[in-house]
Amino acid sequence: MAETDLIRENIISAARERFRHYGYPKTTIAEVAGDCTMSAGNIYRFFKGKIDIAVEIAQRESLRSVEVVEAVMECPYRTSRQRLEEIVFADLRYTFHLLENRPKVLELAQIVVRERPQFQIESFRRERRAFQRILREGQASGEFTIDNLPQTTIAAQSATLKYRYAQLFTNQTLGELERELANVLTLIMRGLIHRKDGKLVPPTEIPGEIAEQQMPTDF
Amino acid sequence: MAETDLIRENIISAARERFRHYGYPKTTIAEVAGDCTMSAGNIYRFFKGKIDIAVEIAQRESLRSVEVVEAVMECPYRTSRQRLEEIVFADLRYTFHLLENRPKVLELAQIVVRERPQFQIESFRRERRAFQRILREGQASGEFTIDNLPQTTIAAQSATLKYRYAQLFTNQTLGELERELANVLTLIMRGLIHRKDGKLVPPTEIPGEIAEQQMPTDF
DNA sequence: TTTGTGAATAATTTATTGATTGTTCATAGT
DNA sequence: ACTATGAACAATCAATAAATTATTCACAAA
Repeated sequence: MAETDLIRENIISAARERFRHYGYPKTTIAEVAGDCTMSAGNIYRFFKGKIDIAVEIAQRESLRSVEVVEAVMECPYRTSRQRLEEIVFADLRYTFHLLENRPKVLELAQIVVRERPQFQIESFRRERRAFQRILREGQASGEFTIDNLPQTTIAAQSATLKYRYAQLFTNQTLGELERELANVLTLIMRGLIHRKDGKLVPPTEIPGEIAEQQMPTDF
Repeated sequence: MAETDLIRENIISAARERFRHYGYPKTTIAEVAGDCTMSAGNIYRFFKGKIDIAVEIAQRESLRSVEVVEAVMECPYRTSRQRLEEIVFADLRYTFHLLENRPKVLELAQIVVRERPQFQIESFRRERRAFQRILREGQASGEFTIDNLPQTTIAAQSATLKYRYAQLFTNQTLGELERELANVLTLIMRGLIHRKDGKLVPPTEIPGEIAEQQMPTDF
């Protein structure tokens, strides 16, 4: 029913506001219900539990990263190398700023991952598909030399693990991370690109901020 | 004074036993002092505080990894590729088993890193030196083509970050991690090795257990 | 002077309570 | 039947007190 969906949306947006302001633990179901002018018990006709509201919010947020990839893929007259480098750098910058400026987002993400490990697994899969798409494109155009596409995709994704939500692993600055990532990408590119003239594939350059990928207003 | 050193050793070994059995938080200074037949207060003439005992234990444990590298470096008639792959795989396996079988070790490591972030930084530096040594060797022998040694070292180390204390990042099995690491190393090797005949550098094979690197008996 | 003690104190941890919150469900209105 | 409520119950959290522990230090023995 459309009515049901509308109410669900209402609950989600009320919850999102409160999670953002007060954080997940400090937000009570009664408050969210109050915002929607309904009783606490009634929430449970629309969501199995409090955590499930958070999961749905996190999922939607996570899907936004697909849009970034889409944007990079749309952009024409670019090499596959440029595309791959751009999405990895965009990921580093986006997640870095997210954790830097929105502590409640990190908190929510950590809680969701802890309660629902499947969430993280699916996010990884989505990202992997984007990687694979770019690699396949580069393979088709002859830019990349790849003997085993799925395995190479896994390798490239694993090697750049550190640059998503980097603050969880290290307390380096964004500048340090960018320089380091450029080194990693240089190495990866030299493993993917095989020049006929035998010259060394040039190092990765740190790209400028792209399209100023703005933060969502509410989260 | 030699006497002072002996007492320090005594304290360290008593503390190590208790940390292993009961964990760091459940071990009291009074107990360690009792094991050494001295008063609690006297411990402070040898260590600045409880955490410093743990730091020294962790440092010594961490230095053991240097021995592994030494062993790999000693081993003759091996290519630099083999050496690099062996130490990374050895690291993966060693740290995986450590976290699997010795939960108290993980606990101690986490506490030490939290209280003394410098500890982690130094461990990383030590490991980086080992990487760089192997890469330089491969560069000198002509096996690797490296234009910027320090940067390439950082790249190789960062790309394999996930495979040290892997359980902190993922709940994959050791087998899955080994296959994944082989993919990452294949990609790295293709970035380091440049064949004149233009053929693809063959993929990394998962090495058999080396020398059955045994766990230390006490920790 | 060096080595050590044990009581005193400060810092943490643990136990306990009461209050708050998540969730269920019998019930009522539509 | 469908929608919603609010009381009931269980789980969790916050606050406090109690106990334990880390650390210091005045003092004593060597």
